[in-house]
Amino acid sequence: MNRTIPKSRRDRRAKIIKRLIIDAAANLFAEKGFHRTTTKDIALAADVSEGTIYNYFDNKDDLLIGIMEHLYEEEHFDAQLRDALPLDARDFLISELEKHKVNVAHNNAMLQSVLSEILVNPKLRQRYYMQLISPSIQLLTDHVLSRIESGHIRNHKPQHLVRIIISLTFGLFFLQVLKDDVVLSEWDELALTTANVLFEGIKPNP
Amino acid sequence: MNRTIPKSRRDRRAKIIKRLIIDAAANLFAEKGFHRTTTKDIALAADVSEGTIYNYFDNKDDLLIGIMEHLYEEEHFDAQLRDALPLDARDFLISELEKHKVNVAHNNAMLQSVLSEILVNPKLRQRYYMQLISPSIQLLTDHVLSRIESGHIRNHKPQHLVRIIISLTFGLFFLQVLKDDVVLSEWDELALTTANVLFEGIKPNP
Amino acid sequence: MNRTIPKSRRDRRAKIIKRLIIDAAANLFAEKGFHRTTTKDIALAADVSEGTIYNYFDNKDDLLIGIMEHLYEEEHFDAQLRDALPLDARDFLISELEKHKVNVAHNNAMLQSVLSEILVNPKLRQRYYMQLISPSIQLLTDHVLSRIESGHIRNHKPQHLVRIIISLTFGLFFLQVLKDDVVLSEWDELALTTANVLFEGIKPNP
Amino acid sequence: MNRTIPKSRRDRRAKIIKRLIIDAAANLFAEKGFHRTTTKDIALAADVSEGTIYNYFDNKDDLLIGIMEHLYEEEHFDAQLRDALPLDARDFLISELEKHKVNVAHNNAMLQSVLSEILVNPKLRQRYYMQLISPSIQLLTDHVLSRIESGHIRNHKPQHLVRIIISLTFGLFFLQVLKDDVVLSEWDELALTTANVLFEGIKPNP
DNA sequence: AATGAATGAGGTTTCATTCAT
DNA sequence: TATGAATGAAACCTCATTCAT
Repeated sequence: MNRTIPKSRRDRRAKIIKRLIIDAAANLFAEKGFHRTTTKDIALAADVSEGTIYNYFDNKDDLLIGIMEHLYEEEHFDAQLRDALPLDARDFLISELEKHKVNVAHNNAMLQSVLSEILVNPKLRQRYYMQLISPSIQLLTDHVLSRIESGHIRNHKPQHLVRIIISLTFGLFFLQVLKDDVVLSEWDELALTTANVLFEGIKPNP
Repeated sequence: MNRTIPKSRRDRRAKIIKRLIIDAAANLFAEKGFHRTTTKDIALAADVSEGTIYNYFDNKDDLLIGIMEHLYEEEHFDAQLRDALPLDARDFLISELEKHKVNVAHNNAMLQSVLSEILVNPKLRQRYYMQLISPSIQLLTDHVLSRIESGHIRNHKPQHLVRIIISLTFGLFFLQVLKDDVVLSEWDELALTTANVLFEGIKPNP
Repeated sequence: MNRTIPKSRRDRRAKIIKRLIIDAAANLFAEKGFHRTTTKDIALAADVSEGTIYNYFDNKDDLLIGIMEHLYEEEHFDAQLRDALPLDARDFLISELEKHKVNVAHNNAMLQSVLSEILVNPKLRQRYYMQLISPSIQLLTDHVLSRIESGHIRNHKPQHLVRIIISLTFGLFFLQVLKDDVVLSEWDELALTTANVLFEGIKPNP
Repeated sequence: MNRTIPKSRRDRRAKIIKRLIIDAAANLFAEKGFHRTTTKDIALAADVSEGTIYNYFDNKDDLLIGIMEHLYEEEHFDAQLRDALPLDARDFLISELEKHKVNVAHNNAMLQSVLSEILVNPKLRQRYYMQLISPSIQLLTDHVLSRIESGHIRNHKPQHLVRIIISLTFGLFFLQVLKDDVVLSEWDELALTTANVLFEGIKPNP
């Protein structure tokens, strides 16, 4: 038998197809939701047959997991945060929000489709929290802690500060999905304001 | 004959049943999602027949609209904000977050089920934005503006401040749905931190 | 108790309502068919409640029977034929077709709705044949027979002649329902041709 | 490998199944009517799953269209009429009625089911008229015209003669559906009488 | 490995009929 | 007698999944 194709080539091909399917699925899920998207839709968009999908994923739910894992692989929070340490706190916040923007722009569809299901699918929710949120919180907490220790930021409870930052992130994403005009068109300025507010507060100048 | 009731016995009964169905639906939607909830489930939970549901709602989608409308009716943002004006800015923030907490606790299921669909249903999304978000933004903006003018809070762009507040609100709700430990168990303290951060910033004390 | 309303007044009222319902039903049945017409549709068109329909008819099928019976009551074939005897054969045919036209114009909807169901409802079909077709055939046969005996028409088998006439009648009705242009717009002339053809044949003049 | 079949094994199989479903549907529709026949009934009779029906037809209505199209494909009116030209007028009529008989016997169920719906379904009605009746009328008119010109039949308006013939055809079919004894048991003789009447009229012999 | 026709469970929705008022 | 809300069986149709090719 001809075993000319080395295992790795086949693997690479498989990875490509898997990615094709995931992209197609994520876009459709974001557009019309997980449940309104049929496997036939996905097959069509990914230009494979329905059967092929099942060669790469156990079932439709597994596609969501696949998307989530893809999101996970794209995250390099630790590296990002390490790189950010030299920045001062305000610039850090700005760069955080900028990164968030880029990240979201890149994975918009995936995020949107996953979040929607997470809200109403306890199993997926837990997996998402464990796999993506919890590690992020951990890293961010450490980062914030070290900034507090180094006197860059005030002595608030780090775990609270982290929740505030993450909440802002999710909330802004949500407003963006809702196509809020200000969030869409004045993003950069809004990011600046946000950083300023977080850094200096809204208290009137003395 | 007891003709004390003007004409509305039937009307009142209808309203009760409608509410029964909406409550049942919202709980189930939040629990397992709109699409995993069958009309039979709803009928069972509301203790009516499936047919009866369709005497009160055009179709299953209409139930979501119904839930949204209920959320809308529950909102009395204008009154809330008017009452809040005497408070100073920090107390205002705290009371905002508290109200949010109460409001959410009350309508948790409804909010959760609606938000999930909104993320992937453009039609519902627009309706939600127009009916619930946009008016809230408007009122909050006015409120913030008057506080700026009266010198209670610093001169940031009001429309940006409002987005920040709303984002925080959504984000915290999201973390709560994700059952984040800190958000769940330290809510009051977290609210306080949030208010402090927003008010005074995270900048180290001078 | 006040028994002021004499039995007959009540009866008359009942008859009127029954007729109202039958008319509404027949029109709707003809328009969109028996099965696509809901009892609610009928109630609306007849300006009564759905419940009231069931005070006058056992069930929906019974409405069709009611329509058929109405058609039956409208028929006065015996009298018509008796009156027609003095006419010569050709004029008789013309007057037959004319009467058919009038009759149809009057009961168009009822006929249409009943015929449709008859084609696919064996029970109704038999009833229709027994109650309406069979008697007509009988009377027509007698009539034709007496015309043959009196030498007005040629000695064809009367039962065959009758089938031919009745077939023509049904067929023309069918073409009219199909909105055939010629049948609709040149009816009178067509009737004349038909009578001529039946009377003198299409054989070329000697 | 047997690659004798060009590419159409699948296609042929599809055609067979489609036909299976159409036959099953037509029989059931004729037996109990379109609306009293469930897709489950059809699936059972055609020995396929309900889902399979929807792989071949868009919806239940589409089945009727399918039946109509089948009727249309079976019609070869033009050829029939061309072949009939050499016959003299009376024999032509007889052969027409004979062909009608055969045709009907063959497609009885389909015709019956389609006609029933046509009476109460404007959309289908128009389609039927355009696709089946109108072309037949056209061909028949031409045929009759040429017979008139060649002196085979008398100078009646061809479009009227055609309506008469078609009406007779429909009417006789209708009586047959009604199981009229004479039409069923004396068909051949009835056909002969009809031809004679049409040809020579019922006018008494001179 | 890829395909896509076949499947059938199960979902939403309709609607004839009932019955308390 | 008239009403119309409540019912629930059953219809049509969808779609995730399988499997022979």
